[in-house]
Order: sequence, then C-alpha cells, then structure tokens
Amino acid sequence: MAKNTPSKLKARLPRGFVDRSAADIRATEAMLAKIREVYERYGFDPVETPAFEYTDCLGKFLPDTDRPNAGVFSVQDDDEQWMSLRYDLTAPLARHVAENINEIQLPFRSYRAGWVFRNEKPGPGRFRQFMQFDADSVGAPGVQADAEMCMMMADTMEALGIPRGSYVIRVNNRKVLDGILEAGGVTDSEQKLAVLRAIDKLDKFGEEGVALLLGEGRKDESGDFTKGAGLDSAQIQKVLTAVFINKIAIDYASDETASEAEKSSFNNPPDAKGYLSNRLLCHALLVNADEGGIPLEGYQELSQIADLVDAAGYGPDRIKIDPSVVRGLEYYTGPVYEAELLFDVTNEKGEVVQFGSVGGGGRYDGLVKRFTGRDVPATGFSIGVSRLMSALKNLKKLQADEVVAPVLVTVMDGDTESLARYQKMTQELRAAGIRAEMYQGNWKKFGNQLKYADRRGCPLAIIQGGDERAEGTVQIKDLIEGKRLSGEIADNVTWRESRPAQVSIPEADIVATVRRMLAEQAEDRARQDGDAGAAQ
RNA sequence: GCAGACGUAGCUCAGUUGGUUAGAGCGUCGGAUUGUGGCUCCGAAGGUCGUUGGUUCAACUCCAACCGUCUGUACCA
Repeated sequence: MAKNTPSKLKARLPRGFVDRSAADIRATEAMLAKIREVYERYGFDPVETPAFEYTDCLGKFLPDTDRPNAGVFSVQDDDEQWMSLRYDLTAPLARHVAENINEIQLPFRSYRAGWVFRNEKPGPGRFRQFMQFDADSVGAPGVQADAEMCMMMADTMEALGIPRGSYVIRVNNRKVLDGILEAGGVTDSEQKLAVLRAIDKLDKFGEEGVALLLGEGRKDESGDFTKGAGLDSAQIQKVLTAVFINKIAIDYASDETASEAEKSSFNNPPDAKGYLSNRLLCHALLVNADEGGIPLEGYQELSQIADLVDAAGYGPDRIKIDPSVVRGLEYYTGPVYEAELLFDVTNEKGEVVQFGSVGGGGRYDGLVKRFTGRDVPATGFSIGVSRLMSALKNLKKLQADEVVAPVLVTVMDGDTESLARYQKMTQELRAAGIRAEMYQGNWKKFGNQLKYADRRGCPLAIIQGGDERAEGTVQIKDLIEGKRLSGEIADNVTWRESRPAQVSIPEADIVATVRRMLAEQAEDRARQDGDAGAAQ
C-alpha cells in the first residue's frame, strides 16, 4: 500500500530561534513591567520604531554582493533598496530622532523594548532573535547624563530583584582606551581593534591570556591559534598597567577619606576587608596617566562620573570605575558602561557558565550626526532581556506567582439547550472575574474531560448532569484535593465511585462557592510556599 | 568562518566483525471502565536508522559530500 502522504512537510523551527511558552511570556512581561517602571520614574517616555530599516540607516553592514546577509538579515524591497532587520535599538533611534529633529524637543528622553535580530551562529543562551530594553537621552552632552544612565541601570537591577552586591555597573571611557593606545604608539586601526579585542577577553582568558593576545598570539586547548595584536613587550606592559590598574594597585580607602556612599558599601561583599574608592581610583588613574604621557580627558570625565554617582549615594558596590571595560568597537565616543552579574549562573546541566554582561551602553555622539550633519550628543544603554531572564531563573527571582488555570465547566449533554446552560454558567464565572472555560472537545467521553482538566492544571471542575439539573444543583470537584486523595486509593472502582473532593451545591451558589474554594486553594499554596521557603 | 564529536520511534537510548522481519523504557492513542483524573492490566499506532551518492551479491553498519546538533575558537553593532 502506498503512503498516502508521500511528501509530508517537516515542521521545523529555524535554528537560533525559539518558540515561547506561556510561562516564558508571562515572566518576560513581568520583567518588562518592572524595568518600565524604573525608566518612567526617571522621566523617560516610550517610543517605538519598526523591526525593519533601510540597511544604510543601520550602520556599517551594507550588504555586499558576496554575502548580503552576513551579520544581519537583509532583503530587497520592490524598488531594490536593501532593508534589514534591526540588530539593536540604538541605530533605529538615531534614525528616528534625525528624521524628526525639527519636531523633537531636545534633550529627548525615551525608552523602548523590542526584538532585535542577528544573523550569526547561535549557541547556548545566544539566539538570532532576542529582546532588548533600551533607554536613551539624545541631546544631552554632559557626563551627568552618563552618570544618570549608570544609576538607572543599577536601580533597574535592584527592581528586578537582584540584590545589591550581586551585580555591578562597570564604567570606563572610550577616550581612556584611545589615549592609552595613542600613548603606546598604536596607530594602525587594525592593530587598535586587535588590542581592544584582547582587553575584552580578560574574563575569558585571564591576564596572561590577554598579554599573549596583545603580543604574538594565543593557542587554545584545541590547538587553534589566534593571531595577536603584535605589540612589543614594553607596549604590552604599558597597556596592561593602564587598563588593569584597579587589579594591580588595589588602593583601599580609609574611613577618614570615605564618602557616605563608600561607607555604605563597606563590607559589601560580606567578607571584603575594605573597599575601593571610585574617587581615589580616579585620582590614581589621573596621576598614572600623566606620568605615562596618556591624554587626560577621558580620565577627567571618569572622575566627574565618580563624583556624581558618589554624591547621589551610589557606592562602588553598585557603580565601579573600571578601565578594562571595552564594550563594542563601533560607535561609542565617550563613557561606556556595562552591567555584570556577580553570582554564578548554572545551565540546565548544572554547569557554571560564563555569563558576561546582561546590559550595557555608552555615549554615541556621532550617530545622529551621520544623518543631520549637526552635532547631537547622545547616551543610552540597553538591557538584554532574554539573557537576563535566563540568569534570573537561576536566582529564582522570576515572577513565581503562577497564573491559575481556568475553572472547567464540563459538558454532560450535548443538546443546544444544555450547552446553553453550561455556557451561561461559564459566562457568570467570567463576569465575576474568574478564569473559566467550557469543555470544547468531544463531550461524550466524560473521563476525557476530567483528564483534560487534570493535565491543564484546572483547579476546579463544574459538573451538572441530568440528575443534578433535576434537583437544581451542581457538583464542584476540587481537582487539587482529589489528586492528593488519589494516592490513598489503589482500586479504580472505589476511586471512581467515591468521587473524591466533590461537593454538591445549589446552582445559584456557583460563583460564591467557586470563589471560596479558589481562595482556599490559594491559601494552601501560600502556606506550602512558606514552608518550602522556611525549609531552605 | 575554522577544528573536533555526534545523528536509530515524539523523548532517552540499545543494537549490527556488512547478512532474513531494527529493539526497550517513557510518552501518545484505544480498551477493561458508554456519569468521574490517579493506580493496574490488555492492545495499537509510530522508523525509507539525518539526506544524497559511491563500494558490495548484500549497507542502519564501510567511504564521500551535504544538512543538522553539540563543544572549543573567531566575529559580535
């Protein structure tokens, strides 16, 4: 017999993309709400741009004829213009501001959450579609705008339930890195990039690894060789000293010189003997830079940020000046910052994974100017919502209060008059604000209706057959309690006939009874959660 | 992009020095039980062994290419 479906279509998800479950969506929504609340409180307003932009507006990735989709997903419009799916939310914002520059009142403070797309190799925790949540101040030239961004990031982390000490916002300045390279005699742009990449690998390969990458290169465990930046040993030393200064020369503040913010961060993390002072660190950086012949402007800006956040009560446990922060290679022109989690993140297999940053940003003074020709300084940051969510799952800080499944109104008789009665009961429950649904499958198999309710996690089932209707009652079955009782009954006939956890009530009392039973179940859940919490 | 490992049922995995008809557990569906979930028992469906080509009397097994997954690495706005 021939196969009747010879060319059955295979259902498959494109690699690097995921379907999202109800639980994921609800958790994401909860996170977005918390982030939004912080941004709103800081006086930012929502603005949204579309997923597609003309490719030339997005930045450096102009489709070339060989690989038009390298890095970004691109398509050609009817008129042959190249369009691309956005790969971040910053470039589209710059386009929006430039296009509406005459209507927009600067400084323009806005936020947006949205999906972005990158056409690159997916890996664990790395997808080709993921969500970012950005906030930007456009037309804000001073470092006070950058300092504000850092503080807002810190507040956002805490609003999401990440305790102080479990995250840190690290701040650097692109001008610092440029200055170091300049003083080190690194002028070739390829070489500059190689140096920045090497510095960025600190958390992955350690200081020795970075030193190798700054020099000849480094061989990884599989024997693959990565070519280095080719600096000589004097240059390497200069770069390492300037960049890793707070690792090399840890300079703890004494109580006499500490600010209130620094004092409040004392002993946090708990076993720390003292604390690094952002202000003293910046002082040391300036002195060092001066001696090393490195331009001072970047350091002066960092120093201002240190003073600003300190005065606002943000200690180095929350916002830390760190000259090793690199942050992307493209459009940043001044302060750069990134949010890092300080607790271990484990994957499904229970292994600790390198997590990296969960958000970052910086000053991009040139981005709007590309369109307008006039200086429009801007600064902003982005939170990687998808990444952060997988980390929060770990910390058990995800919105835990599960949405309770609907009450199921079962169907005993399928004639229109009966169906109308069931439908009316369902609507009465809904009108009372109770999630409810009428069984929509094959009603003739009553066992399947309860099986459905069980697997769906329904808390209650409403049952009214001919007998109940004749006496004007309904049965309400507590499926949670019934499940518990099932453990005590081995024989199926007894199990069926005993109708466990089932009450008979007058039809008029459905809403009140359902409401009461749901409340009781909620109390039970709360008690169990409490017990579980206490046991930990 | 580069290197390596892997690819057998919806899932987790057996298996074959190349030889009739490829197995198990779990899951799914049906029945025992036409008005009651779970347990138990009985039964069924589900595979061109990743794809294509090659070697061979014979390929799930050997070879090649491709596709996909995973690991490392490169790139990462």
